[in-house]
Amino acid sequence: MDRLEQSLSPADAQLQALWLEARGGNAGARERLIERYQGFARIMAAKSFARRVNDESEFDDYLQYARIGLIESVDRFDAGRGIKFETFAAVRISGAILNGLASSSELQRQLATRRSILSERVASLRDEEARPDEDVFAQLADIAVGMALGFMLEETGMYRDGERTGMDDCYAGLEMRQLQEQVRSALKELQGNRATVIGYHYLQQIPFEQIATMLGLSKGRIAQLHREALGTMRERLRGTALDTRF
DNA sequence: ATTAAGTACCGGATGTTTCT
DNA sequence: AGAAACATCCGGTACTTAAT
Repeated sequence: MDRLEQSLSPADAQLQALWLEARGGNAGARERLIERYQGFARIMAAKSFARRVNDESEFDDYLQYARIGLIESVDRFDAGRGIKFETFAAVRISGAILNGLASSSELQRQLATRRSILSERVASLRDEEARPDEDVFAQLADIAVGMALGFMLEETGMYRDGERTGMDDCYAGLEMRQLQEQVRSALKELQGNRATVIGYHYLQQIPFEQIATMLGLSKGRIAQLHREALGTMRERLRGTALDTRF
């Protein structure tokens, strides 16, 4: 290790240290590595997508499979062998994509699920509303959080379709955009895994199960973190978002 | 004792198959 | 074709366990 470091650039040395930490069982380091190579996974997904032979799967599906391959790669890469991670991961990621596509007879279900994310949000929002013993402001804050997250969700969808323009004017007025800003800043104040869960789920539309894999936690735990995060954001929004709009 | 995380189960929504 | 029964997935929650 010491011998090697002298021939490495500072950035490389830092990366190598990160790998060492991850191998030592440091979950944070592992997560940072996964995060670091998200872009690489996306490129791999794009390559495969460009070579696709049919249109049964959307790019998002390729990306999801690529992410799975990336996680496997991070977990199994042996940094000591002197092979570049990208070289090692490329094989595994394209394998994961092929695997995923092959076993995606449940593809339709997944697509439907993704389509229904928004309605699920609305549904869970209704639950909150129905709770009788919560005070009115908390309920309103719930609605604010839910609506803004919903719009953020739609916005990312629009980015994907490349039709960014127009929609804001129709649906999201100035007030809504302000609200969205407030939600974003509330999002920034979340800490640790809570922020990660909200970011992955709402901004990147990654399902709980996959977030769980990425963070090395259980699905149930992700649900808990999700709920806690929404609660925190609701608290933050109390008295800020409400008086502007409600 | 407190907090983070895991397990097992529930209910809702959707998709699929079977029956009329 | 339409209804009904069944299956599956997903997020949520109550309870338990482990770590500090």
